[in-house]
Amino acid sequence: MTGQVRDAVRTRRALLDAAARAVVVHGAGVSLDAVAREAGVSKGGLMHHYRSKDELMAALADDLFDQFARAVEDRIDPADTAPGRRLRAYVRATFDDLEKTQDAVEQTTLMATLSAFPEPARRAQERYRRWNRTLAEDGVDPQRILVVLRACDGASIAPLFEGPLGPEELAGTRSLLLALATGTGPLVG
Amino acid sequence: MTGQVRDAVRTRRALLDAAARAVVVHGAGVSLDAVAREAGVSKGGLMHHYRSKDELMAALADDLFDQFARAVEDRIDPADTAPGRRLRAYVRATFDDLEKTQDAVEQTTLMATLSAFPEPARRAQERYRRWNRTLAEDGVDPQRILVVLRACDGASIAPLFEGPLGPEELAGTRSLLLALATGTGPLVG
DNA sequence: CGGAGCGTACCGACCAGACGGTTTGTTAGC
DNA sequence: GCTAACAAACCGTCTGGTCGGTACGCTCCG
Repeated sequence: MTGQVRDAVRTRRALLDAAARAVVVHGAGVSLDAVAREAGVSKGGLMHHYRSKDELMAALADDLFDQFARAVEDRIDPADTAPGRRLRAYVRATFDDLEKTQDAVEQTTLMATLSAFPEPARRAQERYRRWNRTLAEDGVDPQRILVVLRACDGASIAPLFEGPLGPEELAGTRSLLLALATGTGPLVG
Repeated sequence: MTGQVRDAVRTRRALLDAAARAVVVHGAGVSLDAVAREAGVSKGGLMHHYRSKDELMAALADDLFDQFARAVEDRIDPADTAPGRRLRAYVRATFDDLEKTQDAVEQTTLMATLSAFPEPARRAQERYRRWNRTLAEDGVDPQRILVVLRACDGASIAPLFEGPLGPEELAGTRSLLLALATGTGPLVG
C-alpha cells in the first residue's frame, strides 16, 4: 500500500529531504526541531529514526554520495571503450549537476556544511579515496587524473564562493576537462 | 612599548589566532567562551573587540584572505615578465601552503567552516571575484585560467576530504599547473 | 473471519546544559 | 581624571536528547 500512515521508508526519505533543505537555509546550526517540522514529523519521530544529529547528518551525506555515484555510472558511455571512460563520466556528472543552476549553490553549501560534522567528514574521506582508486584503474595517466579531479572539485565548490557559474564558462571548462581526460600520455608544457 | 599589559593590537591578534585554532577543533559550533579562554582573555574582553560572533568570524576570514593575497604578491618572480606571471604566483602560493602538511588540513577546515557564516561567505565571494578580475588582466587564455584556478581550488579543499596529500602528488600537480599557466594559446586536445 | 497480542512507528512534553550577548564593575595608561 | 581595555557575573533563549505514552498494522490463533 502507498497510502499508509505508517511507512518508515517514506518517513526517512522525507526526513532526509527536509534535512537537506533545512541545512541549506539554517546552516550547521539547524535545530532538529526545524528538520522535524519541515518533514511534517514530530521531533520524537525524528529521534526514532536517527538517534542523534550526527547520525542524521551522516545519513544525509551518504545519500548525497550515493546519488552522485549513481549519476556517474549512468553517464558511462556504453559505446566508449577507450581508457578514461569512467573519468569522463565523472566529469559529465559533475558538470550536469553544476548546470542545474538553482541546485548548484545549494548542493555545494550542503556539502560544505556537512563536512563540519565529524561522521559525515569521515565518510567523505572514505568515498573520495574510493574514487581515487576506482579512477586510477582506468588506464589514464595519473597526472591527468589528478588535474581533472582537482578541477572538478574546484568547479564544484566555486559556486559557494563566487555564486552560480556562467553557462559558457561551465561549457568551456567541461569540454576542456573532457579533452584532458581523453589523452593517455602525460601532458607537459 | 612591547611589554604593555593593555595592547589592543596584540590582543586582537591573539584573539584571531585563538579563534582559528578553536574553529578547527570545535567546528562551526565554537563558543565565544572557548575562543576567549584559548586567547587568555575574558569573554568580556573578546566582546569589547568583536561585538558579535559573526563579526569575529568575518575578521578571521579577512585575515586569512589578506595573508594569501600577500603570499601571492611575494611569489611574483621579478625576472618573469611573460604573460601569466601573477597566475603562476597564485599557483605557487597555493601549493606552498599545501606543502606545510600540518597546516593544510586545518587551513582548509577553517575556510570551509567559515563559509558557513553569512558575513565571511559574502566577503569570500567578493575576494574571489576580485581574483578573477585581477588574473584575467594577465594575458593568458581565459580557458587556461579557469582550469588552473579550479584545480588550485580543488587541491586546496582536497585535504579536507582526503586527508593530507602526498608530496609527490603535490609536486606533480604543481608543475603541471605551472606549465598550463605558461602557454598563451588555447589548449585543446 | 475476528480479535487479542505485540512490535514498530510516532507523539509531545520535558530537562539540563550551553550559548550569545548585556551589564556592571575594575584597572591601566595617557 | 578620563577614556579605552579588560573582567566577571548574569540572563533569556534555545537545543540536543530523553522518556512515558499512544496509535497503527500485522500475525496468529481460535
